[in-house]
Amino acid sequence: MADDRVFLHCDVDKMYFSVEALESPQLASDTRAVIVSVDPREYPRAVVTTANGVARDIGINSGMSSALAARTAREHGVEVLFVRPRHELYGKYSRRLMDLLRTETDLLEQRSIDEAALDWRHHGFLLEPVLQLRARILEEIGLSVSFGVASTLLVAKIASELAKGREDHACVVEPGQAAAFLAPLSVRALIGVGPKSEARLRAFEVLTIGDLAARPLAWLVEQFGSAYGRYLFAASRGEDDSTLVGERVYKSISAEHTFARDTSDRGEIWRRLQSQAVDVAGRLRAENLLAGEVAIKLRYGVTWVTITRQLRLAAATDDAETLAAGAAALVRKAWTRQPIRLIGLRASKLEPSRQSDAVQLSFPR
DNA sequence: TCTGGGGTCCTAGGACCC
DNA sequence: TCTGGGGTCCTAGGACCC
Repeated sequence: MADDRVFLHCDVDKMYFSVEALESPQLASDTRAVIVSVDPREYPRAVVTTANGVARDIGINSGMSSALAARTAREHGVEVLFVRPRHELYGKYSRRLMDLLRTETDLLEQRSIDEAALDWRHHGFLLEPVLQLRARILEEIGLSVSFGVASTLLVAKIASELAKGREDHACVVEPGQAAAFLAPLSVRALIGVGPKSEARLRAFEVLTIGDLAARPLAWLVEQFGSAYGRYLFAASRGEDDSTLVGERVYKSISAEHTFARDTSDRGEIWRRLQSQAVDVAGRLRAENLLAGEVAIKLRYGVTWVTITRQLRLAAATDDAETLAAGAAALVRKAWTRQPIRLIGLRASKLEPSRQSDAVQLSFPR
């Protein structure tokens, strides 16, 4: 692998909360636990998207149920403010940030609403250009961003995560230093190691990335399967040959919904499927895509059992009625009549629609 | 009043073919 | 009466990420 590669990974700090604080500056110094989430009194199954420092200090984190967050704050004698998420607004800030970043590089990969990776070879491993870029973003957009620089995308991302805790919000990992940089970190810091894998590794007394790097490849493959075992072996050494990809290509487009209360009401379930089909079909058309397959997802309330069923369509489509009819047939066949907590509709086996072929058809014969 | 919504990737098992 | 082995495709479930 060419060792002249340099990547900059960029991650916005507390994106949703930060945007809300830019729109309503008094939020920045609010002494309450400010939580970006639907109010759980309105929708009891809401979860926390982002929280301010006051909330984080008492253990409120992203992904936590908002009802539990409210209870936690009460127990700490801290007042809570719920701010309803405004996703379109965050999208706007995201586009502004990506546009700014694109002026700094020839190749950028947007990895989520608040993350991007950049080709950074022109600056190498110097700290100064990173700090300048951070200052520029702060000045022009107002967002605080954390940066990681490394010769692999994997290590650059982990470095940007670590940078969040640093005063200058930047972390540069020199070439050849990746393994030493990773070794003391918890295995959980490795991208791809979640709660389940962390627990399995802990059972083998593998706690740090260094512990992981000491395990033989054969053992990892035996315990964790071929692909994941190999990944853990390479990643624990900071090895990663993935490269930047410019534009994303969708493999599936989906919509799902968790009911405020578990339901067995066929009318309610059908109406939800209908609106999800309209939503998904609209996004297919917006992307000039047709779906060759439709799938449903059901999660039962009491058991948390989740099932999925899929159906190959006779012809690829972006038509809401066709998607809804296919999904309804799958639900009729699969549903045990237990109360449903979540229902989802997914379109997959995507292919370009005729509209995007139109260019070819317009050529003279 | 535990556990959202939008995605990706991998695996195991069965069907089917030669 | 016994029953290989490889390849590929499909389905369903699960881990993980932001």
